[in-house]
Amino acid sequence: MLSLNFIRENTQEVIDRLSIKNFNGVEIIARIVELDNQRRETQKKLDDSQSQSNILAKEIGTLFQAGKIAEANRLKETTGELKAQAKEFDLALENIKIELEEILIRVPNLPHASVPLGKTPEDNIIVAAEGEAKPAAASSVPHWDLATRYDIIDFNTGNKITGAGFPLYKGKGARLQRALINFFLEEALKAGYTEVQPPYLVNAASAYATGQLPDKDAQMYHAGLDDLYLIPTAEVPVTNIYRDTILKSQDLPVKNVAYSACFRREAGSYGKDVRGLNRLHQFDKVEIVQISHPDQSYKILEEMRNHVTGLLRKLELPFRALKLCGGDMSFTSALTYDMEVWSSAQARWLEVSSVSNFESFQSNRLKLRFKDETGKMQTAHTLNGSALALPRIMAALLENNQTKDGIRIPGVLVPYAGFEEIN
RNA sequence: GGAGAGAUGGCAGAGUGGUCGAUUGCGGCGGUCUUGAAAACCGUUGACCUGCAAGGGUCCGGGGGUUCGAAUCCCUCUCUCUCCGCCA
Repeated sequence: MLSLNFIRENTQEVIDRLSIKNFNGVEIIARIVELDNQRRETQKKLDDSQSQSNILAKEIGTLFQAGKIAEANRLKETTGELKAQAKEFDLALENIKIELEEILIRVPNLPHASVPLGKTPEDNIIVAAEGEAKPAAASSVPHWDLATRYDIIDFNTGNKITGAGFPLYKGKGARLQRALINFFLEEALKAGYTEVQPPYLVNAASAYATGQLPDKDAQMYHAGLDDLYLIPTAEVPVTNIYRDTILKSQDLPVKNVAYSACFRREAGSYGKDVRGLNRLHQFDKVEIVQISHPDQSYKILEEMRNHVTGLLRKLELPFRALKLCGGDMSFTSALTYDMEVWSSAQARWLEVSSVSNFESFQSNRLKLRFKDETGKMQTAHTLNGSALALPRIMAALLENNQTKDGIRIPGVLVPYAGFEEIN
């Protein structure tokens, strides 16, 4: 969430920048400022009345000790009034705070100055492209048919065990998954990330802190008996490592990488988008997370995008990078790059990574701060990116590397997979 | 799942109704001494809200209560530890 101070001091700028995300903030921001003024006034009244109570309580204590019982009892009568008054202010303050919080969490993050205007994915800007996005050849087979032909992914059995969107990987399919996970983790280690293995279920406080709650709760599986959520991405548990934390400036940047399974309900998806591996309820992903000094976060965002670019190059996949327009960005992000690989048999781009800078939006909710060089408390910036999500990489590898004899495995994966071809 | 014990500042650990935001030790920071360092000694060292400031207010796991006054008493929730049971 945005900080109250920033909203107060930059009211018009906040409204203007929100409009780039196609969010009309005129009324909501005005209400926030109004509530914050009320909060300050009420807080002052409460403080004053408590201050008086404290003084009286001390006096009474002294009187009792001095044996002046009658005088003490007289003072006691005045405190009753003060107490009732304080209770009233306290209640009013509580209500103001609740309303303020409820409104504040519904305001999206401000987009970075470089975010392009736009409403739909068509308005995203291509900032890089490599490799040849060939049109589908007549002989090209989509990955869902290749999966069956070579018996490496069994969608029907996954259907039987659980339901649609939960495929069963078999034989070289399963081994290729494992190879990809290890390849991605090793590359991240080489880039200086520290590997962590997080829980796959999180509590509501964690889901709230990274922004999945309250606005995206329909996208998460919920274990109702224990009130826990299955993670939609490792971003949630990994970023929450640093919830309610004060880091030292020399700890920054924090670089973590985690492999996890991810679970998404994907309510409302249909058609060719969900065919085969294109969109699953359970999938594997290696996620990189960084916590940075505010001055460094955009430099680090580029570093993270370069890391993902390097992975796609090594996998020999045609790809492009998009800078998302205001309308296509997530609620929490200030700047997002999407990375897409070309799927030759489907003749379409598939999103395999999303790299974002959240600036202090998550940190404000997380209460993630650090002491800077001068000992001053500052809010840190958080960033994350997929490096990478497996299913669509798998889809592109199968489709782009198919020959009449089998599927060629990129050289970089062979040591991890232990085979050169699926046939 | 059953029984018991506990939760205090970065950490360890006192405090069981009034002057306690909290003794002390360790750690951190600054200084003296030293060519430098160690040791020793001295000083300093939490967060949040509010205010130009002085100051005021809140916080001893969370929430509620008793009291003029709560870290301290009561209720409740959460978590941790020990023992038993079950188990990868």
